[in-house]
Amino acid sequence: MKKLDSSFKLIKEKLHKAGFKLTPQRELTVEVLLEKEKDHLSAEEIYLLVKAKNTGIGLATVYRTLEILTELQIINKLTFQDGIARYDLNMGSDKHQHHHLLCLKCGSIEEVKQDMLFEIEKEIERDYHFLVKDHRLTFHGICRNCAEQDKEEEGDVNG
Amino acid sequence: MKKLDSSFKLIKEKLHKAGFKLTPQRELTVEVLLEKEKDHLSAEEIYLLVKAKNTGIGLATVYRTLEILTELQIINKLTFQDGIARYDLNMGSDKHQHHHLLCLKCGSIEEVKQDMLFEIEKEIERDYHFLVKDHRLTFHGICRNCAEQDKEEEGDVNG
DNA sequence: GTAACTGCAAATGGTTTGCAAACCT
DNA sequence: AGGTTTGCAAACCATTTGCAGTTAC
Repeated sequence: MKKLDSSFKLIKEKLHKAGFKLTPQRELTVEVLLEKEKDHLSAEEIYLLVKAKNTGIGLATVYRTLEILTELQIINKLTFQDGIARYDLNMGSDKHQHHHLLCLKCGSIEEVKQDMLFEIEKEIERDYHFLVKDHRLTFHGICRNCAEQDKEEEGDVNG
Repeated sequence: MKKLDSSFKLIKEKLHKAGFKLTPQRELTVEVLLEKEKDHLSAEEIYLLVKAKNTGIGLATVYRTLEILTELQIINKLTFQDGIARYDLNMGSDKHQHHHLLCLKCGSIEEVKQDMLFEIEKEIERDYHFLVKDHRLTFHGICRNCAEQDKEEEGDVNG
């Protein structure tokens, strides 16, 4: 809980400094985001999780909170191919976005922490005269789990 | 027009082979996509352009046509951060997606033809046991035009 | 001739907005 | 106390769907 606590404090400070009030709804939303850091939740999912914490909250409030948090760069708003916005804590590196692995079978989203794009960004800046501020990189493919399952199924068919 | 003609023929063949009828609406939609190859049009924009060709067409038909073309991998459906689907001809390389440069000022979308990600994909497959099929890479930043405009404006202020 | 296709209008689903009541500070 | 925030319901907007009439093959 140590790490969560300090992140929590940091985020609350950021909100406060930017002149926003610390309402229970906002605190709970941040809490959920911290608890499910790896899950790339949609607004709806966050809404349900906050509600499950025995507190009433409106979906609109969740959207409004997420908008604020995005503005303050506390979270990133991501849109994968289904067009639904998903949110992603932006702790630590205020710099560039990490990458994502989107499984075409089960829809899971895994994170790739390394950046890997420094060289390519330099190329882009040089060759296209485009000043890179950030990037979004998603690989589409088959995750480890699904690949293993596929193998098992093949086995079933043949055996 | 030579290149467009042959692309057009190729696409019509693909449709035909897959058992789809060649209706005027579909032909015109493909025509628009070929003419505006660089523009990353939305469904609505395609709809308006087809209608402008003096033919009536329904928005639903455009969507349905785009769905078919996406299925047949003739076009790619792309979703940038605004959540609106945009479409992109997939001529030549049925392989991996090229990259995009999205300008944060003017919203323009430029293409990067080179792939640049072979090495990184290999790393991903090795380190994450994730079988990469495709990727989406978008750089967010300031395009050449906007950067130049910014400089001019600075000049105005100071002079 | 007939299954596929079209166009309209209505439905859907994620997101936004208006407004009166409730709440931080 | 006063501006901010909330929650509901209605509005919005891109996209999808149902269905009766039309068309490509």
